[in-house]
Amino acid sequence: MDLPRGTALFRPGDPCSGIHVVVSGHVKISLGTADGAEKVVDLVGPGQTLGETAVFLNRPHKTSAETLSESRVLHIAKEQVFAAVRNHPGFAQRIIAGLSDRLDRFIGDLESLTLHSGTERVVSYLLSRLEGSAERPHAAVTLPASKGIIASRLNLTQEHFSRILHDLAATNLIQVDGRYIMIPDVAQLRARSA
Amino acid sequence: MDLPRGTALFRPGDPCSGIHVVVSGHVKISLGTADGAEKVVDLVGPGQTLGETAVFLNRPHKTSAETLSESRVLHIAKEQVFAAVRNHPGFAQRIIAGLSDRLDRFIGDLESLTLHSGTERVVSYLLSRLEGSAERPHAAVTLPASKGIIASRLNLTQEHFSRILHDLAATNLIQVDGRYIMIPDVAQLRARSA
DNA sequence: TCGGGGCTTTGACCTATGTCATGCCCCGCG
DNA sequence: CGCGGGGCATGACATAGGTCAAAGCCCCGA
Repeated sequence: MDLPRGTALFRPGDPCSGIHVVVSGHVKISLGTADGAEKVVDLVGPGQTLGETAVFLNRPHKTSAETLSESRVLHIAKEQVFAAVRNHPGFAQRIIAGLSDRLDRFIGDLESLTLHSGTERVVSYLLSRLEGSAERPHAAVTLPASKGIIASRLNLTQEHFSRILHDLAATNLIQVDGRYIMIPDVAQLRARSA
Repeated sequence: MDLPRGTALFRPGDPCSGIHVVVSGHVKISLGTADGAEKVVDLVGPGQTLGETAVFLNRPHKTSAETLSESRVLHIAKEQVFAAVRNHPGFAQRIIAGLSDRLDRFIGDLESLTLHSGTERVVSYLLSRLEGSAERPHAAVTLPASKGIIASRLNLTQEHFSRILHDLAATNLIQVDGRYIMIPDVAQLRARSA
């Protein structure tokens, strides 16, 4: 499927029809509360899947998923998924590995959320998505979504995120230009994530 | 294996030898930081498993696991796990369902952590482990570990947890006696978790 | 019977982070 | 061109929850 920006793949409570695989673009997975607050749980990009847990637990979704940009997404019906798991051990292993990885990353989130400060979270987020050559001293990052959404992903308010970026820029650890962030000295920035 | 209280099943960095299944007792899974702080990620009880992700991702553990009371634990070597996944689709499905469930519960944690207050977290924790008859108006809970550990599991300091309990008791929503907590009116308590 | 260590409680105080409100800037649209 | 709205920044202020310190309490072992 080719979907325009802002398309909902599913909403909380929807019965799950199958799993999705993102081919291009980005999809935002979020939790909402009755009173309008929203927390971005994950941003999934090319090559990643979403919606597995609802399939395997045979439960309706508890999160919502929405494209953040024009995206190409594959949809695999649940029956087919089950059949594949049954008949192809390799497929089952891939699924298991995918889930394990997800779980591990969530534990990482939980860790940074509870054990690290806002600044540390931002720094390690930036480091985790470094683009380009591995060991050049300087590097750059392009945020995959608006700052408000990234902030929520990092469990920060937009305002706080903005201030953190400002502070990091003030000490010349980064240079911010819209969604594009330059890191003059990766090692020095890394030191900030203690 | 029958293990005394306080036995470490693994520590961060340990290569993983296989998965564990708790038969009786409780195991604490936690993350630690260099500076001594610790966060309890999960408490696993009878019937639950631990250590799967490290097995399937073929990575060393990033958490530590320690028995909280005398426990009986099964250990299954990784080779056997892999073989079972390959040869028994049913086993693979069980594993997948287990991981999915885990993942879902983590998302729930993340949600309560970011979207709910400390008091709300405590209340829903209590409600989630109600013992005894389903729809009797009053009920009781016995904490599976010391208050300090439960506090960490709920992302609170021990002090804050203590105060919350105190406040709830002050409004007669609960009665605390050591690790035993009486809930005179479940519905009324539930109202507090909004 | 006593003493010590681990829990737990309590109090006083502090700070990271959220909230509210306001204004700017930029870009697409009429 | 000017307008309007989304996204972003900034300031002033509020507060949940953390930190530190000092006791109690309770159980166990000598």
